[in-house]
Amino acid sequence: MPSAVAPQRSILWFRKGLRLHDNPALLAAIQSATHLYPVFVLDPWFLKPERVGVNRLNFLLESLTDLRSSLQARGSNLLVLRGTPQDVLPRVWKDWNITRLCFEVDTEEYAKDRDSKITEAAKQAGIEVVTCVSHTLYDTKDVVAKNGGKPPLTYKGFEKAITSLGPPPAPVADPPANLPPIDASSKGTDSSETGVPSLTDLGYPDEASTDIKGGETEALARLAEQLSDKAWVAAFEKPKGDPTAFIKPATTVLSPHLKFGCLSPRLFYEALQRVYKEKKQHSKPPVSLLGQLLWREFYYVVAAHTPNYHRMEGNPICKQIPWDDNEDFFRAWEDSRTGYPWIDAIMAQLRRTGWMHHLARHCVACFLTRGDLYVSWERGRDTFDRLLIDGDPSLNSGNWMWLSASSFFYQYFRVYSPVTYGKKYDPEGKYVKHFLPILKDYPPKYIWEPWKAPLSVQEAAGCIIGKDYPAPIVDHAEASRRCIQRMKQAYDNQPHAAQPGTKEALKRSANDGANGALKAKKARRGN
DNA sequence: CAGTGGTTGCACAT
DNA sequence: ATGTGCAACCACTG
Repeated sequence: MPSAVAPQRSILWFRKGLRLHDNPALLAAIQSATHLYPVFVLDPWFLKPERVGVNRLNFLLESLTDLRSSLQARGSNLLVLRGTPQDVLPRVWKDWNITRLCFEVDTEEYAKDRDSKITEAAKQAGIEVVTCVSHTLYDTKDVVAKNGGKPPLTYKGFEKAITSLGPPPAPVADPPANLPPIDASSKGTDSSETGVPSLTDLGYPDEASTDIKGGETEALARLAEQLSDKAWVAAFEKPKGDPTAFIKPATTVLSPHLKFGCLSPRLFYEALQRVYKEKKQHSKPPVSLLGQLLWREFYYVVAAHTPNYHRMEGNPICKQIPWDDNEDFFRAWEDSRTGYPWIDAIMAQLRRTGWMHHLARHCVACFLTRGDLYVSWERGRDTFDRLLIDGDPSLNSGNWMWLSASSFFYQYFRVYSPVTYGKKYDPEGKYVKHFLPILKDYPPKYIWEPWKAPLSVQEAAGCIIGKDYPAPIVDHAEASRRCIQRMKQAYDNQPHAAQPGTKEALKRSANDGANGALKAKKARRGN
């Protein structure tokens, strides 16, 4: 093992995992290292307005700034480089006489391809490559192996697999107070050339519209603050949260930090276990806070091991549904012009703050797809992927498949109401008025369905429906009824069921039989 | 093959 | 607050 003892010059390549705590790749990089080059590559593939909105980009830049300060405090630095990693990294590892490249495993589609190319090139150049799993609790491959070689498609199956794996690894030790230096003679490493750019440097507006702040320091403070209310942690049940709470959200809002790895999932896991140990009575997965972390893990496992996971076509776990290609409906949904204040306010919150409560996401996702507009989940997914600060492809596509009843969840007749769902949490309409100020003077009686207000009320509120704020683009009762019918048809027409005598067809008829028997039983009970 | 359960539906009953 | 009808899905189990 000569590499373990020979003096090393390491690149630590940050992508996600923008933290020093629980960073096994960092510990690997400093092993017998004389020099350490912490690098982040700003990839033009990612830096496009259609791919990342100003709020998430701002969060990333804040995270990089924080990481840079932390590294500087340890005698190191963060070298922020610009360009495609496949171009940039081979250039610098040559310039800097690098012997070892360390990074965190990233299971996402784009990352897998990028990393395999980089790994190949590094090996060709005689550079040792070390990768570590620390973005997820487990190595996703291990979960799949425990589930018989396939990713689990139910939470129960997932739970069984991780139970047999045992608890995830504990966080690794913090790095030492002094890190190996960057060789001052190395080309292009001067602090003036390697700083974190501003939003305007990258062609974005000069500031974000959100209050959500990025960075490991912020993440650890938020974790401590959220978990300090132990009674709240112990009682947490996701479906009981209030999606209209916006001054103090009903959840932890740690998701952006988990997305970028400012917070280690293993540290979060460990911190939760400490609270649960103290509070004997506490909620359990899947609804507890721990459950939320496990759902994240679930989607990472499925995403990493399902071909064409981010598309309907060619995706073996996704129902094939002939969605409407209705650009007007899609635009109205995206731009808060559906005429349903609940839907439009949620989308306004998304654009302004880059975050909404999970259940609010459900409502707009259901509305766009199987509930009302019958537009493809891939369209809505793209909008979320761009605008959410916590936009994380594995979770995002998975949740869109869930809500559109394309995978994981199939009770398509359970449709969220774009009127009553928000109203039951917020009868006064404070949420709507905050995010749709045009409606701020509507009386509570009409705030959730302003088109029902008499003209005199509309005039008094200074907002005429159909002129200042749209009338509903669909009648929900009618649209949802039709969507349910179309979903039934789409399910019946799944390509797998086409050939009689196939395994799938046999399974179908078995299910029909079960259904028939249930109907008969109901009929008997009725008589 | 029959039955059970599925993180989070709605409207209306009691 | 809990229960029901709605029209009836799927994955998984034994």
